[in-house]
Amino acid sequence: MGRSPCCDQDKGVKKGPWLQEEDDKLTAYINENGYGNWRSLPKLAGLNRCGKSCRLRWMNYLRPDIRRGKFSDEEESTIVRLHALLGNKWSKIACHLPGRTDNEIKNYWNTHMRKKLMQMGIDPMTHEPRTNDLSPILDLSQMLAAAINNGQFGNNNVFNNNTALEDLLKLQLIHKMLQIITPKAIPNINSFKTSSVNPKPEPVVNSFNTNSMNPKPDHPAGQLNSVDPLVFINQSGITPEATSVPSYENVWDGFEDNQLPGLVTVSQESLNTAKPDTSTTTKVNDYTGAGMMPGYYGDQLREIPSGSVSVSPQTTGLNHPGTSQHSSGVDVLEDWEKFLDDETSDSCWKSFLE
DNA sequence: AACAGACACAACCGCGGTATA
DNA sequence: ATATACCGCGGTTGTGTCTGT
Repeated sequence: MGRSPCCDQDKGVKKGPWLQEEDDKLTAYINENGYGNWRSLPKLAGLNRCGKSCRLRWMNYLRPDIRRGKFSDEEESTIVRLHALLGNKWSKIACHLPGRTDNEIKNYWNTHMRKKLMQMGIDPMTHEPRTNDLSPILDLSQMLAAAINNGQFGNNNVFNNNTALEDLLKLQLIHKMLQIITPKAIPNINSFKTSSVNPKPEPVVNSFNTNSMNPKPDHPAGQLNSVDPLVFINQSGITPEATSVPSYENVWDGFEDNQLPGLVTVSQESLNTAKPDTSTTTKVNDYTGAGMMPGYYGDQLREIPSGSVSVSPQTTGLNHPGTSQHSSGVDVLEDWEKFLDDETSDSCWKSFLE
């Protein structure tokens, strides 16, 4: 009854990498006799291998129609699309890529494409934007923004000394860095004052088309993405690699000159309450009002009264974020380096954490 | 030059569905 | 009808190569 034992249970069957001699024997046998019964094939071909190993070797390596070499952009695009549709059904995916084996596609996915999607901020399993990883940063940024906007930073809820002002500037810098790291996730500081909803669109580096025309059938990993990388790839003609790392320059491209994303504006009233040291250059900028481009923020724009004051960076030696000096994120990075080198940074962190 | 870590890929392992004695 | 081998698939591991220190 039943079948005879599987060849896998034979003793002394060779394992490991195939020799050229073994490849030649297997190829010669299959070319002459074809394949059908993998179990009996090794003996007939004169190989000390199990049938399973022979099948794998033939299917994944020796088959004449195997297409080797780098995956093309089109193939990558197809793989992403099919993976979104089918999940880890590598053999199914391989059916749509002539000459590619399921094993090769699987390896390519695990070693290359997963990373690309991760760099794009997309979960390679669900094809959805990754948000879990950002939540701690988001929380931190929101805490920062709330503290700054509520004037809770510094002594007695007002910026009444230079230390508080400098700390505020540093916090702005931290917030700016968080915005650069997570440009879509971190709201502007001002949004906390005006509304729970950030009225200004954040600069978006990878403008995925969320109105994907792709069907959304069942997906083994759960719901499909609202952001389909394949749509982006196809429409832009750009591979994920080309856009995977957000450019710091691009992050800032969405802002006009004198437009100050994330800038805390210290009201004249607050300053009147405070007693600024005259040696501190608390300069009145002319960017306020007109510089904030009314209308860009929509109806929720908080009009900044004339005479509102921005915080000058001059006293700390930093190019402070949120000033018009920042034409690009590169400046912020330079400031960040200075900030990290600043030995007083420790106190800033301590104050904030407290 | 030597070493360690990262990377790429071939091959193995184990499981589930199917075929068959 | 059923026990069991076979086949194919997906996950994992092992090993050679590359790269940075």
